[in-house]
Amino acid sequence: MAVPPARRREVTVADVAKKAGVGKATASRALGNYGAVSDAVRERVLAAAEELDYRPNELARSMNTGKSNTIGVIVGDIENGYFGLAMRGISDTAKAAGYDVILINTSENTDAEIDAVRVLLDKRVDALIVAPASSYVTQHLHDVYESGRPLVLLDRRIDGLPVASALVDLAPAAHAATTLLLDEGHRRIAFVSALGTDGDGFEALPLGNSSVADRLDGIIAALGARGVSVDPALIRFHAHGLEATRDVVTGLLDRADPPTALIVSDSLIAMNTLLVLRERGVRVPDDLSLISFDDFEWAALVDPPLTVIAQPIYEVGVQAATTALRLLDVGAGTATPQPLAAQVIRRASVAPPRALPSSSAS
Amino acid sequence: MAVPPARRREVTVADVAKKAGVGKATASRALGNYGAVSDAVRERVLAAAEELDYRPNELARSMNTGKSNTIGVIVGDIENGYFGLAMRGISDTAKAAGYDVILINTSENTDAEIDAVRVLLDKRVDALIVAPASSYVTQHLHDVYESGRPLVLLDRRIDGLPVASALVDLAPAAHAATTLLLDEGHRRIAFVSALGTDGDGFEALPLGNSSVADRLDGIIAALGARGVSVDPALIRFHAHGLEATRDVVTGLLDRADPPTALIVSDSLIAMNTLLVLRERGVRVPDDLSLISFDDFEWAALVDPPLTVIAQPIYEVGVQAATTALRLLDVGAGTATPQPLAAQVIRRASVAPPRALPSSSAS
DNA sequence: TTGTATGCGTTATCAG
DNA sequence: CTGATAACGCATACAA
Repeated sequence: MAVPPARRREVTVADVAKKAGVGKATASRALGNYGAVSDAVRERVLAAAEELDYRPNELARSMNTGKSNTIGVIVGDIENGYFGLAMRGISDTAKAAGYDVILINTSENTDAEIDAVRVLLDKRVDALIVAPASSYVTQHLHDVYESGRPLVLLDRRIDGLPVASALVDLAPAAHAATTLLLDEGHRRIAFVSALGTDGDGFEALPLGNSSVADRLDGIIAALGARGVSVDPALIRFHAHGLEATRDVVTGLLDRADPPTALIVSDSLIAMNTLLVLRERGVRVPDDLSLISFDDFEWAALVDPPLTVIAQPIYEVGVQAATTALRLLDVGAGTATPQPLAAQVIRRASVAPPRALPSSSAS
Repeated sequence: MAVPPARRREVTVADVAKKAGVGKATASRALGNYGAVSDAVRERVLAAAEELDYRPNELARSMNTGKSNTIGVIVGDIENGYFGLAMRGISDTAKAAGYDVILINTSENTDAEIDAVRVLLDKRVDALIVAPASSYVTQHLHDVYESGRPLVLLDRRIDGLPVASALVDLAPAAHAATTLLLDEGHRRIAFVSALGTDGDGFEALPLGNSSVADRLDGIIAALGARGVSVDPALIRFHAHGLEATRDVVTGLLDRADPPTALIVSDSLIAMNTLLVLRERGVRVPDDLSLISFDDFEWAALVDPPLTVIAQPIYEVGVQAATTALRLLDVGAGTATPQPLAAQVIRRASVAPPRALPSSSAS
């Protein structure tokens, strides 16, 4: 008795109209409840629709309204918990406003991102929320902006692109984290980031990536406020993946004057750094204090529990969606939202530095 | 000179045709390269399209072909690294075959899943890949199946739904993990799962969820093979979230004859279990051995490193997409793919049990 | 090989 | 308030 897959013909407005004994247009109005329809007729149409199990063809609808009731999201790495959470914020907010959300993952690939933009635009999404994979190849985003379709950037700004960004104001948080280390007595504080792995020829040009630039600004400002000079050698990029991170961390540790504290730019680097430190037998926080951006789920479970800079990621998603929705309503208006605030969560991975190895105190 | 956002009229086939000096249909054929077009004309049309920056309206195209060149994916929790990785497998595979992939996250909400199916179907996705949130409310999936649209289940089977599933054969892996514990001398082995949180009124009916049922089957078979009797009290469900997990773990530990080893069903439970154990001062593996399903990134970083049952998640995604693509080609054919194999990765969280507390050998 | 005419399912226009 | 009828942008059967 198992019904073999056989597609039944779709029921259309025409069918509903006929069954209700009214014109196509009237049925359409009743169903989409716009225009003016007498209650009696509406009732009749709705009943017919119900009985026929009518489902409007969204494609057809979108085609001549130009709207699809859908917000498209493009992220580089959905495996990253950061975007997963942000996505939830976006979904919840959009859904509450009656919008659907579809997501395309680009695996941090710029070409894939360009494709994704095309696909979503071709599907006539009403607005686009994208976390740009690169800060340098942004032509496709400029195109979106100029096409007039609402565009909101997630987690990053792009210089010269006057669109709203939903992001966390990292500078103050970085400042606070650095100050925390300074208070413990640290003076040689290193910063490690994955920036510069775009492979697009640019060598560490931090100003290109607002996200990393902000982190750095906060750190440098904090050092400056205490009169601690900034050692460029302690600011390192390219920590992309375990191997690269090992190189960076090793390079830092093998210096004549190694850092006594490390601030890493994201959870992936934190993980790889922990692995490298374990390999080398470096103890945290005895030999080295560690602070990481992002309050990933396992930060408190690892040994030792990590001090982190927690970002209100879900809220970032909410803000991105909210901004997109507003853009959808009013049209233009560079309504750049207020950046959200991050927060330092102190755990056991920070302690005062050991006595300098130079002062031989046994 | 900053161009204010102003939407320019979309260029259509008609425009291209006019500019190329051919008929609409001819232009359409040349652009979609089907039918028969002379090389000379094709060249001309393509040139015109290029010059006008023509972009086909996929909506219109989809509307009368019924296809959208898109595969829709529905998952419950994109924050879960499992689905993130599977998604990459799906994307890579689909993209290689010229298909786009769009994703909807349901936050494990059944209603959201039903909506998602509707949305994707309305967008006329060519195939659907879904990781069902519930094993009980599946009418919408049956509807999809009966509509004839290719459907592939991710990570789960659903009894009575004759569609292909891409998943890992967990029973053998669970068997191996259990045997590992038995070899170490454990006899009281507990299993903790989050099953039964659907809130749909069903009390722990493990057979409803193939994924959990398979795990359990493997464990029970392994125990049986060694003549160890199965204690139903050691098989626990509803470990959803920290609070529930605390209740479950506490209940287990406070028994007169507590388990000496624990197998938990996923990484989230593993995390919460570790937190609870830490709260109670229970040491792993000295007081309790622990094995978790899934080889999440931080499994090796935690203290102690966790023994896990690693699943080839990316491959599951690849298989799901491959199956969907095949279904897309041939039409029907219950081409259920071969389940993939999981693997036990041994780390420090497993050790022989302590001497029984009953034999007071203080 | 090419062009014409028609259909896809809705919404929008404009008489009645 | 209602109902023909024309878009919307593309694909396609059919005729040339």
